[in-house]
Amino acid sequence: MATARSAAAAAEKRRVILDAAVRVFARQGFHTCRVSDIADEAGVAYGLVYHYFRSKDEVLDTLFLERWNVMLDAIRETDAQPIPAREKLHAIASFIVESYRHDPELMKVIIVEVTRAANSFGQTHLAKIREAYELIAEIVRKAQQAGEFRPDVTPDFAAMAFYGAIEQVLTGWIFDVLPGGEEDLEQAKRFVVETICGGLDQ
Amino acid sequence: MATARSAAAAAEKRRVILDAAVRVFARQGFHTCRVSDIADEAGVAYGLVYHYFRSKDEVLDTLFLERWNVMLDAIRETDAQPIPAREKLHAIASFIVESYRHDPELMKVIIVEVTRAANSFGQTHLAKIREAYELIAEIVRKAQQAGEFRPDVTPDFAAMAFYGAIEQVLTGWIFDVLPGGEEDLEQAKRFVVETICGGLDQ
DNA sequence: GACGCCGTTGACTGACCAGTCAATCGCGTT
DNA sequence: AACGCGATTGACTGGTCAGTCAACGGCGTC
Repeated sequence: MATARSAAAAAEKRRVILDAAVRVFARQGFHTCRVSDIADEAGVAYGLVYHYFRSKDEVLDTLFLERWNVMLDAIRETDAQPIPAREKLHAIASFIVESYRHDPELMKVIIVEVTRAANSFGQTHLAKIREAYELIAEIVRKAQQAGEFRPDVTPDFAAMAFYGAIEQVLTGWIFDVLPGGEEDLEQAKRFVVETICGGLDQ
Repeated sequence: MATARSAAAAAEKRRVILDAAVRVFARQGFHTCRVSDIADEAGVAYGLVYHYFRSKDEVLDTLFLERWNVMLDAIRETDAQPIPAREKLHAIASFIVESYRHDPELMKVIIVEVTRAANSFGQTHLAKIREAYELIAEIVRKAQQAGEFRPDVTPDFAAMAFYGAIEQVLTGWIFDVLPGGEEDLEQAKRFVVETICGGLDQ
């Protein structure tokens, strides 16, 4: 059977190109790099990138959607648990921090080239990005109804503050503005929830 | 005296080009627009842009630095006041929100094309951007020493969370993810400080 | 009213690069 | 071992645009 073997081989080659693209995008940035850089990094010919992807954009789209959908699922799953809202937020912060620990280059690409690039790719994927905000807002809304969270801050606003705080910290690590050692990652999970839920006040 | 009159006229023409650039960058994005778009918007010939600016980049650099330095001064001035840290943070949040109210297009350009574009212009201006984080961190540090803020969250982290929360809300307004009416802007000043200082917990 | 300076013009050039495509390769099939 | 087909190659094309520059115009000066 050639079909099964070659289908697996094709998927593998596609992965090789995607992984190379992560490294190139992280190093040079999406707009600055050339498609030939991705091909070189992957050790394949220029044209092969276009055999597996319709365009340079589609490579980045694929990387983003793959990972973002995993995150959305993780948030939904967390929200389904019968635990306090504070713990839900901690689980979400943990998931994002762990994503960074596991593959910092991929997270750099997603944040820098998509999430924070709202004029180019962010625009295309705005609906997907918004889904994350809305899931978090929903957690806050339910916590307010249950009396866990104060009712005067709107859920949409709280969601933006929570997500914005996490993303800013990741951005700090990515660009060496904040120390990003192992202990710092662990600490950040607690700090972000402590700050947003508990507040800085003594 | 021709020199004085023409110097004023030159400064005015330069301003016309800068203001046109804000509109074009906000509408089309820095990378997507052409220098000829700026010239057309300003009602001047293509080449004149290069009479007043060395490059397309320098136009954006100028817009960013002009505004960012005003903000840094405002933060320094706020910090010099003999008021509680919570009020200092409120004043900073107010300043940023008012900047958005006064010129949303300019704020969009600064946030989208510089502050959140850490791979391109953000890199160039990283030191300037960092200054803002450090000034905020300093406010937090002093508040911790004075016993106003809890001592267990590091000042650098708190600064990132505070700034990240504000920027995320602005980004929400810019891309119509959050309602950005007059009352919403007013509310946001309170909410961001309430959330970061007071916490979401009931 | 002739001269010169400098703000202004816009056609042009050189470089860059995404995407195409015809040619080649190599593996499985018969 | 000859055939076929999808994977692979990389030279080439077409279009885009930042930045240059030679020429022009209008205002002040003498």
